[in-house]
Amino acid sequence: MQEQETFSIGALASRAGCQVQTVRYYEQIGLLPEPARNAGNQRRYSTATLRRLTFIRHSRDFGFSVEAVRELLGMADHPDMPCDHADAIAKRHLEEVEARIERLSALRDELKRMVAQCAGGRVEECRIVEVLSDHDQCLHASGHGGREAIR
Amino acid sequence: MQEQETFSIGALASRAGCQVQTVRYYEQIGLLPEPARNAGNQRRYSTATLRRLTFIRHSRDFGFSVEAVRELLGMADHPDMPCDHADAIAKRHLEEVEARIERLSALRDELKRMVAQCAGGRVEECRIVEVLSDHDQCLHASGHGGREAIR
DNA sequence: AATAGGACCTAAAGCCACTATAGGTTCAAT
DNA sequence: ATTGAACCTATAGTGGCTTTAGGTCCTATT
Repeated sequence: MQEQETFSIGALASRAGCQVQTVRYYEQIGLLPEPARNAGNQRRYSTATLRRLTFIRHSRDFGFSVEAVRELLGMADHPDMPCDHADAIAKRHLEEVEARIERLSALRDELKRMVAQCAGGRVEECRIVEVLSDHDQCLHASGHGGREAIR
Repeated sequence: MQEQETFSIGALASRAGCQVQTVRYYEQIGLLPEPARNAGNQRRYSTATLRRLTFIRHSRDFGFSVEAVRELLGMADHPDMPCDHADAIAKRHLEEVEARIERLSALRDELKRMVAQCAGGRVEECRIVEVLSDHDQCLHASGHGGREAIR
């Protein structure tokens, strides 16, 4: 049988579309296994790790938290188990994304209103500064919804 | 003339709707001035600081970064100056919010598709795990747009 | 074989905007 | 005088990386 092809951390990172440090970080937090090393103590990876890293990056692109990714990876590692939990994780994430969109939309509306009313004069009569000074000038008292809005 | 009414950090925080530590943090990073102290070294605030803190909290609720708030505060402190820069900051922020909404909407669509296709069987045939494993299964190759999407 | 420079190594700090913890002091009410 | 809440400072933790510092190793060219 022939030798497995292996590649460096730089090659792995560029194939997965992330940074070298990010790979080391994932190893550190246990998302990626500790890889083999060559004689000079440098990491050598196989295509299995590339697939795993791609899964991680893709899940992160979807906005799943690292902890969610950890769970999803655990499930991907056990193809015979039922997938209800993966389903639940995805559904919850979808709900969070939808909630975030709603909050951001309310925020956008307030910002639009604010910007539209600025006539471009002095700060004293600027609607932007005025609205920021006085919460009561917002359409919905808590319409833009606190710091949560920007998460 | 009569003495100015002053109040404690706890009263200030609760009137502004934030935490006590947050007030101290804003002082530390220079958004709030160092206040007077009483005989026991405790901070005493005036309504001027309450107004300033309210402005800060409200701006943060609007999603402005602390650095943007710092600039906005500087402008609020100079009512005679032109307000173009405040206007520019708000417009830029509005654009960022709109961009974020777009990215989140694409993300939501992909998530919906993914969740809808999960039939609830074993992990092996789960669409969620499958889509996460393989970027090509997304509608738009870069539709949900990388980590930027979730900011 | 020597050398240059890019890629790799570890460990630790930095980012944002707070939040939490630890261990002590002061205030206000009883 | 005592109690317990609120205050004080300093430091660490959060998430998910990114950056920096100070080195070692690999590979291509001379």
